[in-house]
Amino acid sequence: MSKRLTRAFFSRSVHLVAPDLIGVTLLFGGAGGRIVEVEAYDHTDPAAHSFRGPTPRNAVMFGPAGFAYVYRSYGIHWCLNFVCEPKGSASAVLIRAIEPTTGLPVMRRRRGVTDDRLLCSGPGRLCEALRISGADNRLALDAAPFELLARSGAVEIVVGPRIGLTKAADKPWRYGLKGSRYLSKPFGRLARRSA
DNA sequence: TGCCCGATTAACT
DNA sequence: GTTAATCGGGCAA
Repeated sequence: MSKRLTRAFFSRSVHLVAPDLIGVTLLFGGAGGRIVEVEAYDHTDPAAHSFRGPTPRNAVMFGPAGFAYVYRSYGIHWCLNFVCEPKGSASAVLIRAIEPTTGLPVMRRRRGVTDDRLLCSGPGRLCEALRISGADNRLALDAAPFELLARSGAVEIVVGPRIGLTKAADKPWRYGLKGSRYLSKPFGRLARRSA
């Protein structure tokens, strides 16, 4: 049985938290799986929503660590982020892909696909599979319906540039589980690190 | 108030 | 590889 992540886990720099999330199990309302891909955003980052200061949409990013920031993307999809420290730095980790392990039937139904590799391999897809929406913005990550379980062993992590950005597209702040078949997109030249 | 564009996805050619 | 779908946020006027 894995240990639940506490708020202390998120009360660190986003650049430490992001790679540490790879391999963590994310469940929402009992469905979900293992995190295999994330991206880090901080307030010095022109690509981050928080870059231009607090607004009603991004307010939760300016609050304490350990809460969910959910926003609508391209008017269609929802994207899930975890707010990190230090407080006021307005940094967060975008959860981009998970390997589905729990609640597969309900997730297949919500997504309308049978191929499990398409269930949660993308930020919009995983929110649809877990039924996460704007109503879940500001929820605490250490309480139901969220359940975050620490990884059990070491994992090999690959690093690369973030996906879909026009600003700061060169920053290597995307992290993935090496060799995972559930990434939203493959990584290029594999920079390797252990954790 | 109006305008532009995006931390995406799926369905095309 | 290209493109439509679709709409709220952020900024200029």
